[in-house]
Amino acid sequence: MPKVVDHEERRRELAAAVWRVITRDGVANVSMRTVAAESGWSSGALRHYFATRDELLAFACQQVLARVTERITALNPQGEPHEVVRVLLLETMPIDTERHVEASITFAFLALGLGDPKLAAVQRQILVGMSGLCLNLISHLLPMESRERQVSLARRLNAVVDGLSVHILASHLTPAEAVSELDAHLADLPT
Amino acid sequence: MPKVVDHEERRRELAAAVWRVITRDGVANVSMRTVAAESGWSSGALRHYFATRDELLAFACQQVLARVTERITALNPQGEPHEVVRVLLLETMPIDTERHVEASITFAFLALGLGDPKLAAVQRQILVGMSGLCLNLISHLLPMESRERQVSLARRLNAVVDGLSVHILASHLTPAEAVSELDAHLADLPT
DNA sequence: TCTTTTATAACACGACCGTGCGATGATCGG
DNA sequence: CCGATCATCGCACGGTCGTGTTATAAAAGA
Repeated sequence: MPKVVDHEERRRELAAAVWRVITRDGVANVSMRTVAAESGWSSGALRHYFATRDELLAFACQQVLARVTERITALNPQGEPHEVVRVLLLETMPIDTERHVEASITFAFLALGLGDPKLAAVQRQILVGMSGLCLNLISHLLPMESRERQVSLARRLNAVVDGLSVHILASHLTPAEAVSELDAHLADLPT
Repeated sequence: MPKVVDHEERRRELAAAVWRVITRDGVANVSMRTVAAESGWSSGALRHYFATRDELLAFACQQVLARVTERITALNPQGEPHEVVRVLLLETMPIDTERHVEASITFAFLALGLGDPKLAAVQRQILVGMSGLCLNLISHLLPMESRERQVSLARRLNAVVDGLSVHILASHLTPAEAVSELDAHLADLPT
């Protein structure tokens, strides 16, 4: 057998190059060539692991989801329920450089794939996962509320988190302002 | 003097063509040529009114802002304060076809111009206008609250509206679900 | 009618794009 | 040591892009 490389590992490495290109030059500048140059490989080598550009983009998007969910599940927060919810949700918001990269990529893909069904599936995973997390958190935080009320508050929490994230990304809020607003929202939840 | 056309009017007509291209093929497919074909003019004619592609995009984005603000200021809602707030905010959300087009364009530009300073200025106008509207509404709705509390609640209202809008655009919520969640949020505001 | 100015059209250029394809290098079982 | 096979490379094709430049049509004042 000839030299064989770990395909999955190589694909992750190439996805990281996609992230760097997106954060530096914007999602519009992601091409086979730019990603190849960024990763240090030739375009032909890139094509061994991703047949088309759409495939490359979809994988890069999925990798963001994988990283965030892995970080969240690895996290095992202790302490007061409000604090637990806070820590978990902050894991998804662009409050530092690493998370800012992830969030900007997520939103770039969301806007880019408003019509592309290939990417829409990945987006769906992200949104469903996020809303599921919110519903879990709310139901643990407010177990006495009715189910409909829980669903409503979870939807709203989801909207607050994503809305604040968008406003950070657009430089309309600072991370500190957004975090304190999330805190205020959690504090205002019905007891 | 030769034949002279209303430049502003022509530019609005071409911006409308940009919108159609965006909603049909996505923002990535906006080029001088596609917009020219969509508008029925030649690419040379297009270039008379917009020297560069960036200029065309920035104007198309500004037109969205102009249309929404015009609609809001033209609106003179009567009745209960909560209802007034509701009607004004719904004017900005993608709850029907026309507003869906506007919101998806706004959001597409937001993602597209995360690094482009030309478009960032237009986005800034939109975000500042929106947050100013929210602060006005909150301060009229809850005049007795402290200023800091008003600012906080306005920020949160802004995040809820934008978050729900994003979730509609991503087909994660139906317009009806989002509207009822906005209603629930308004109902939950401190008295 | 002629001139001048504007609107529109048509085309050319260089750059980049996605993608297919053949050549080359590396690595192992035989 | 030798072919079989995977990894990698480089290039070439057709297409689209943004953007100039130039030519033509139209219309209004002289």
